[in-house]
Amino acid sequence: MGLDYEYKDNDIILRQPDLDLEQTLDCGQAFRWEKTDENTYTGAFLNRRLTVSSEGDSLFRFRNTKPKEFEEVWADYFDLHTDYGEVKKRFSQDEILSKACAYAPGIRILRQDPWEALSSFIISQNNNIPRIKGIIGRLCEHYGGYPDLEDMAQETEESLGYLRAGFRAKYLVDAVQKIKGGSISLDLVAKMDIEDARRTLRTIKGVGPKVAECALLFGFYRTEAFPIDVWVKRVMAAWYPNGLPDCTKGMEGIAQQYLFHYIRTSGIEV
DNA sequence: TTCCAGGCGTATC
DNA sequence: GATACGCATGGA
Repeated sequence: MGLDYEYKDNDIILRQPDLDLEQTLDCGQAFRWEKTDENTYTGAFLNRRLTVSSEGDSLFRFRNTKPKEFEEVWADYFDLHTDYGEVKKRFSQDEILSKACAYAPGIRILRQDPWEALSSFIISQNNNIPRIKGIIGRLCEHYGGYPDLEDMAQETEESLGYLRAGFRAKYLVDAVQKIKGGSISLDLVAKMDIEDARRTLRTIKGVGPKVAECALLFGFYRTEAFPIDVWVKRVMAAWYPNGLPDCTKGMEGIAQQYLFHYIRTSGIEV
């Protein structure tokens, strides 16, 4: 799908109707985007920082980036080659999903880094989003950016104490040990069929069904992965006792994000 | 004070 | 395979 953008004053000006910065960057899929100004968010993918602003009428300003970097990094990260208009049209065959899509039509799945997504969702377990952001914020402040596996290789449960991550610290250490030690390759996980990928990730201590699904969806862009947390559990019990509708086939994870955001923030009762 | 949060490991049946 | 319970931390 072609992108509609121009390069102007060192910024990329993008026209994209199916994007809302708050809905996408602050809906619990990524934890280190910060609202730094009116309609403006600052964050990063790997070691590249970005400030992006919404300028109304489906226009966005990606600040201080060039067409090459925009095309090679940010277009992919924001999943701009996927037509979310078509996705929402399909989902809208279902009544509940139709409402969820209408409630937050600017949600997109971010194509995050595998290690960052895996470790972030290890931290997320039995935790709340503000506190998850706090822990990840302290981690990134310590390293001047999100630590890669080389950085993490020197850490122990004790050395990570400043994170105040509680029982999750030892899970991070186990993940690093298994990946650095060679018993798990994230590159191979990316190529595995979904069941093998699930099994492999779940050999890490602290990675169960939910964390594995989140890592696969947000870190490996496996849109068929379907994380079930306490919120989505309520969605399924109340509205989909017989499972998801057929219109979500292959995109269950994307549907999940609309539903998660809808039930968590809209104030509706179930 | 008690409950809860983008769950999971362990014990027990 | 299902179910019960503990777990670090901090905000509501």
